[in-house]
Amino acid sequence: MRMTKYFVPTARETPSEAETASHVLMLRAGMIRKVAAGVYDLLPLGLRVIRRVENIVRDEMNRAGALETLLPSMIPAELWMETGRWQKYGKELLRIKDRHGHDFCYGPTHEEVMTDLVRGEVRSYKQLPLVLYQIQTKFRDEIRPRFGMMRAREFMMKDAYGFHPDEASAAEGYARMFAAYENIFRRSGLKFRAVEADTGNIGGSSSHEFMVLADTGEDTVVSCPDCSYASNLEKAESKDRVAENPASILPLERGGAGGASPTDVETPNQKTIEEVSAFLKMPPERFIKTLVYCLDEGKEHLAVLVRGDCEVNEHKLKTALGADSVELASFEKVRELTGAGAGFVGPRGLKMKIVADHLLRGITNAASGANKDGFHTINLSEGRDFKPDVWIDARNARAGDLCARCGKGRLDFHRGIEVGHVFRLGTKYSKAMNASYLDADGKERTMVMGTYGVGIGRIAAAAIEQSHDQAGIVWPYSIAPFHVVILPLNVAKPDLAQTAERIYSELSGAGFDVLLDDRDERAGFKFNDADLVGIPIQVIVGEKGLKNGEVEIKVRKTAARFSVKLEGVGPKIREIADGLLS
RNA sequence: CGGGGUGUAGCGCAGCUGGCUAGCGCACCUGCUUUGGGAGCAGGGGGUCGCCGGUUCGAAUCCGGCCACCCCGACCA
Repeated sequence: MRMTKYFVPTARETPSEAETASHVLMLRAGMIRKVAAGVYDLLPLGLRVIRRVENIVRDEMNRAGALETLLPSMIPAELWMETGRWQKYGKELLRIKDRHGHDFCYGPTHEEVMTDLVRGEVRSYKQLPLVLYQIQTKFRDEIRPRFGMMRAREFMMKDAYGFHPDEASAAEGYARMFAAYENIFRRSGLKFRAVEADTGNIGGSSSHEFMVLADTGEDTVVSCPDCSYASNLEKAESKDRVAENPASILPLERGGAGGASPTDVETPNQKTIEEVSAFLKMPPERFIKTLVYCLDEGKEHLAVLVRGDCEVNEHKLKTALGADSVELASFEKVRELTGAGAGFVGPRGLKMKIVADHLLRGITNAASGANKDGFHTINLSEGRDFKPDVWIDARNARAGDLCARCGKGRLDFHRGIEVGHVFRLGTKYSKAMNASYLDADGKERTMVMGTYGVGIGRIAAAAIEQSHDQAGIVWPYSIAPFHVVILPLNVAKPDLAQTAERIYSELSGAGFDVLLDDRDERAGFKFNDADLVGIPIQVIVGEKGLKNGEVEIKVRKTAARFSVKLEGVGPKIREIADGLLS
């Protein structure tokens, strides 16, 4: 491709709307343009990257035995009603009416549509297992789209659906997809980690997320340095690190456990744990944090207790309680239910369901709100002064906590970008939609499903987050829009222009994707654009070198430069490319 | 949705405490010179100042409403 015939509107200045590296650089390199919040045009250069990623994904899916399809993006509401997700999915689901007033949604994911297809066509165990996938534009009306392609509302996704005769086959399919995913992210040139994950509103029994490790990631990856445990913070379990040092939770009076009786003490205007902790001179881990939660838009209210030094994990709460949504109750509601303002609520004498975190089991001589403004209660003991109705893991793991699996390692925290997610769905969708088949004994059985997603655009964005410098993008070779860019430094000099043209034909003929910067621009301008756009190999055709029959080859990633005789260009590029691919 | 902020040329910004024909840098067009890290000179094009309404002789500027976008939280590939 010749630059003069191409369309790469690069920009020197950073658009004010962007902050993260991938967003800024995709805009500056002329890959994308915004149309609306979370909705983007893909320009030629951006599309080339997306296609590269798609092809890697497609290749690995096909190798894993999955078959490509293409489903509609507009889905009739009836299908979503069958599984109940029309009600449950919430505002993220973009709903549209057609001219007849029929309800549709723009598909955010396609379990229903694919299951509908399969239930209509598959009757026999002989047709199973079957894994179908598509690469298609999805729409999720995100609460807050941001970071460009990283969290767009409209985005490209590969979604695959496995249909299996039984759990064993489903487990096998899951393992196969898991392996395919590892290949995909490795081939895309990403540093990643597979972690255990919450199943969110897709549902199912277990799942793993594939996280690209990057400081700008929106997720927190928790991992144990001593064993293989790795999880999304949403789901991460940990053991108490305070348990090692029980002195810090000894009773205040240093008397026998639970000996003292509960007493209300005045704590004027001291609401947060930090404030009260400082005021009463008691460490935060001796406090019981009491929060009032509202479930399913007000269907139920309950109190959630965690130790003062912990944070409530709403994902765990939602899963443990089987709720569709959980949110903190409003201040008014808290006062109505407890008689006190937020900050003075405690478990003693509370007239509502109480859910408590395991760490509070058997806690003695703790402090919490007195359900009376301006007062806290001390010397509270679990079992005597309050009795939780349900015990669950309700807290966030913290960096440095002990690993729940091996009990030895101290958990590390990293930021990550979720680029893939695999789920074992069980029969959640197949049962609801009656996707069944006849087994070898002629008995009707429900299919067991899996669902597997890859964010195509996110892979591109994540690659930039992981691989860029001051000057611009540094594409992994496998997903770069072009492999080589040729820079004749002065096209007004016929010998430079002709040499560049010759190299262009030679390399193109050898199977490389080559961009020829034949613009009548100054050298510095071209260098900067080439660095910004991030093409892995630059061939610089300048006057000085050419006098000796040489050109310069620069590797974008390492900034290594080689002076090479004209006839040696092809082999040298091949050598560098092989090095970049391995 | 809650909290904070911004809307002036394609991009980045100034002007905004009421006053002339709305300005600067980059980008763009023409010509000449220049050509190894975003060139110089000369000339030029491009704006319903986010939208609607109000105050005023006069509004980018003051007031009200709306909209869009960005940042911080809940959502997710």
